[in-house]
Amino acid sequence: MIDAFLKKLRARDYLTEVEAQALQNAAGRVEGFNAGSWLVREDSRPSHSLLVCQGLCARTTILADGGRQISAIHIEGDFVDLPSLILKRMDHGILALTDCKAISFPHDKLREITAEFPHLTRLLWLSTLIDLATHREWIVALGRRDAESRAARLFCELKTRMDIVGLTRGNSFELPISQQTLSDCLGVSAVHANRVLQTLRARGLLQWSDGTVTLPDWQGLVKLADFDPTYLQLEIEPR
Amino acid sequence: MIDAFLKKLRARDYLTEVEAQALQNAAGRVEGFNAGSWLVREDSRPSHSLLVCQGLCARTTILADGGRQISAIHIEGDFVDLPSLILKRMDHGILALTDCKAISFPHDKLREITAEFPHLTRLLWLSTLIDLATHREWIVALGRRDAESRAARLFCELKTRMDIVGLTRGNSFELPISQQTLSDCLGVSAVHANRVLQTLRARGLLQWSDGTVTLPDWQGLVKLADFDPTYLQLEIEPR
DNA sequence: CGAGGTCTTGAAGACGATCAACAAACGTGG
DNA sequence: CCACGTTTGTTGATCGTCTTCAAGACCTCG
Repeated sequence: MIDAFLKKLRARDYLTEVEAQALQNAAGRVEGFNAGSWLVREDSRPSHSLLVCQGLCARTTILADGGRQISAIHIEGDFVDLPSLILKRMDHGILALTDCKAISFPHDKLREITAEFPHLTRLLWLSTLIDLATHREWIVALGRRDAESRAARLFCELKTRMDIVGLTRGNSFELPISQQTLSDCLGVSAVHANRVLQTLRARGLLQWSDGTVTLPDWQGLVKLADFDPTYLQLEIEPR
Repeated sequence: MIDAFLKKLRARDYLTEVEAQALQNAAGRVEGFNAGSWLVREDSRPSHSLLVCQGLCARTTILADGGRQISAIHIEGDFVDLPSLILKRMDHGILALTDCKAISFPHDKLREITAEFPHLTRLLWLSTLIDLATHREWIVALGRRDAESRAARLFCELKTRMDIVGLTRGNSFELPISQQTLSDCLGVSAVHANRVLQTLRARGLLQWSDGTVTLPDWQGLVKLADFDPTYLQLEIEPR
């Protein structure tokens, strides 16, 4: 069940069998979540961290006026609330966008890993640093790009990340989320998100129906998005 | 010279003398940077990490069209490119907003810390996780709040963070940056940033002249900004 | 003294929000 | 099986925030 996470790590550094086994040993039981439910609630103090092994979920902040902003979409293989090992109190929630399954890692076990496996610890740290770099990309997009470019960027990011864990087939992948949810990622209204999608379709950059995205013109999309995957750190390096 | 960083850690957890000494022993020499120069350049591969001990700097992304987005402002005590220990290649630059000084920590020494001091390692990890949470706050602000609220939030954040390391006097602190720079944080034009500042001044929420910010009505500012410092993790906890 | 950066103000226009309405798909219960 | 409410996708019209362009005042600094 932790295969996807191992794939993510192995796309960035060599991982020994002993380390992989140590991770496997720290894993607890698998929990299921229905679409629309919370994997982790804001203000909670988790005693374990969840690694997504099926489905999509979103790092979600609810505002006082009822508005909603999503700051990350997480897929299979994402160690979604690893930070709670150290941060203790959640300042945001994690919402299941589809039915999800996640493996629970008791914090005790993870803390043992940090005591016994320095290199593996650095790789866990790495996975949170990639989240940091990804957040930074979203900041740049929200601050300085228009909605069309932001949407294009999001599709580029998801395609690239899904490639790593084997969730794409050619230039297609599953994305069974609503336009409302997309708009909460992009920081626009649902109405405007709809119009942006129409222009992307009209330009031949996007097909999206029945929860399946197809990107027929990757180069064109990359250009519109000004997408540079450097931030995803897809190089095998000693970390 | 690393006192400010120790203050930051000690605002979140107990730190032993041995750990503090280990950090001190890992410190290399102090480097100076002129305002407008780069502490760390995009695409570089640093062999050491910088801890700011004087001045202000900004995590900066330059866009193809010449636009600029700042994703974080860093102050004294911020271990500003600790991530390069693990990420290897910089996907953005770090710009000196004022004359700066920073202590250089060789990556070799830091890697030794991760091998010998698990708890201290978790605290270093913590400092990057606080950056992560801060980035998330910026995403929410950029996605769902208007420019006035974003500006108010930034002043709240800076005041709170400067309090921790002792850079405030009452409700005042030094912020010798231009409105252009501020606008690059807020994701608006410099013209609009100027107008936003005027309304904040007119509402009695802000004084800012000669590089000194005064916040005469903290409660009012917090309300306008919808500011909740939870994300800064200002609780002493075993991490 | 001139040059360049910063702050400020005005006017025009673009991007996106809001409000409203409708059609299609879906699950639920009768 | 149909009636129903709900969610989702779509379109049009109006409005507001913010951008862009332009210009002038002020400041510092060589």
